[in-house]
Amino acid sequence: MRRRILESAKKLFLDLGYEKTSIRGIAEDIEYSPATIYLYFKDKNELLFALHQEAFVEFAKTFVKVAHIADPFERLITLGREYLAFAFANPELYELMFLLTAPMEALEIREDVWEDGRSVYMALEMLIAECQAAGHFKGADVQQLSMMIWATVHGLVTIQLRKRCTMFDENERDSRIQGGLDSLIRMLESY
Amino acid sequence: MRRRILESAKKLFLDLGYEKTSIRGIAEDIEYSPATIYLYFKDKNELLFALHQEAFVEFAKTFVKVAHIADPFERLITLGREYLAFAFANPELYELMFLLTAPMEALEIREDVWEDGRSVYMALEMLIAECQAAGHFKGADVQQLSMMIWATVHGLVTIQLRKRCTMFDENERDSRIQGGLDSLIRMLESY
DNA sequence: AAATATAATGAACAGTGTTTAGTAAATTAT
DNA sequence: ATAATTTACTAAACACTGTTCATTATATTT
Repeated sequence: MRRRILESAKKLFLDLGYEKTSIRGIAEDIEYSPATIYLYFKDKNELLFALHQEAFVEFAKTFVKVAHIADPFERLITLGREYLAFAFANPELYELMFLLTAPMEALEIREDVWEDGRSVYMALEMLIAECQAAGHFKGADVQQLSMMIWATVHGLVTIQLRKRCTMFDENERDSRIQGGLDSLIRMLESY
Repeated sequence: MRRRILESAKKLFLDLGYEKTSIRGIAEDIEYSPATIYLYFKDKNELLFALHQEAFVEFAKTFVKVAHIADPFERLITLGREYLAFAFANPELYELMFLLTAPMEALEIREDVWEDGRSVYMALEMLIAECQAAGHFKGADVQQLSMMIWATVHGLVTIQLRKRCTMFDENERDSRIQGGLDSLIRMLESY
C-alpha cells in the first residue's frame, strides 16, 4: 500500500507540480480515503521525503551515466552537462531533491543526517580530487572548489526553475543558462 | 492603507516566514477584516510581488555600498561578499526576490517584464564589462561570465537557505559556503 | 435632503492537512 | 464453532488558508 501511495503521489506531483498535489488528490487517485495516507506516512512532509529519496535514486543514474568516461576531467564536464539536462528534464524531481523545504523539514524532525545529499556530494568531491590528482586545478582546495562548482550548476538550475531569467527574451533564456555553464567549463579548463 | 498592509505583511513575513504569513494574520495585525486586503491587492501573489519590489529597493543598497570603490575588480569582489552578507542577513527578502514562485506568478499574469531583476542583472553585467575593459577576464564573453558569477553566488545562497548543506557539520557549514565564494574569487583573480 | 461613491465587513465558499472514534473484516484464541 | 483480538479503513470533524460577494455604514457630491 505504501508503494501505491508513493506511485500515485509521484505521478500527481510530476503532472501537477508540488502545490497542486494534495493528500486528498492522492487518496482519490488510489481510491482510498485521505485518512488512509496517514496509516502509512506520518505526515505530508514524510511522504515528500520518501519521494525525495526516490528522486535521488533517479539522479544517481546521472553519475552512472558518466562513469565509463576514463578521463576524470572529461567525466566532470560531462557530469555538469548531465546535471543540467537532468534538472531540466525532471524539474519536479530536482525541486524535491534540492529546493523544497518539506523533505528537509522531515529530516530535521527525525534528527537524521542527509545521507542522499552527502553521498552525491562526496562523489563530486572525489571526482574533483581525481581531476586534481590527474594534474588539474593546481593548488586548489578541493572542498572549496567542489562547493563552488556545485553552487554554480545548482544556481543555474534554480534561476531557471524559479523563473528568474525572465529579464531575457524567451528565445534567449536557455542559451544564457548554457552560456553560464560554458563559462564555468572554460574557467575550469584554464585552471 | 496600502502602505499599512505592506508594512504589516513585511513584518509578519520577516518574523514568521513565508509559509506562516497568512492574509488573516495580516488583517488581524492591522485590525481589519481579511476582505479589506483585497480592496488594495488583487490577491496574495500581488501582495508578495509588492514586497518583492520593496526587497529589491533594500537590495539595491548593496550596489550603492560598493559604488565608491574605484577599482572595478575590487568592486566586483566586494559586491560578491556583500551579496552573500545581504542574503544571510535578510533570508526572507532574498526568498522574495529570487526563490519564491508567487511574485513571478503575479508578474506573469500581468505579462510584465521583470524590471527589478533586469536592472540589477544589467548592473552586474556592466560591472563585469568594466573589469574587462580594465584588463580582467581576457577573451571572456561578458554575458556568459555574468551569468556564471551570478549563478554561483545565487547557488551558494540557495544551498544554505534551503538547508542543502546539512551533509556538513553545523560548525562547518558557513565555512563551506564562504569557501565556495573564495574559490570563485580565486578563479576570477587568475582569469 | 437625496443620490452617489467609498471603505469596510460578516458570512460563506472551496480547498488543505490532519485527527479520532467508530466499523467491518480478518485473524487468533478458546 | 464461538468469542476475543487485531488490522485496515473511514466518515466526520477540526483548524486553517485564500477568496468572493451581498450588505452596511460613512463620506462626498448633486
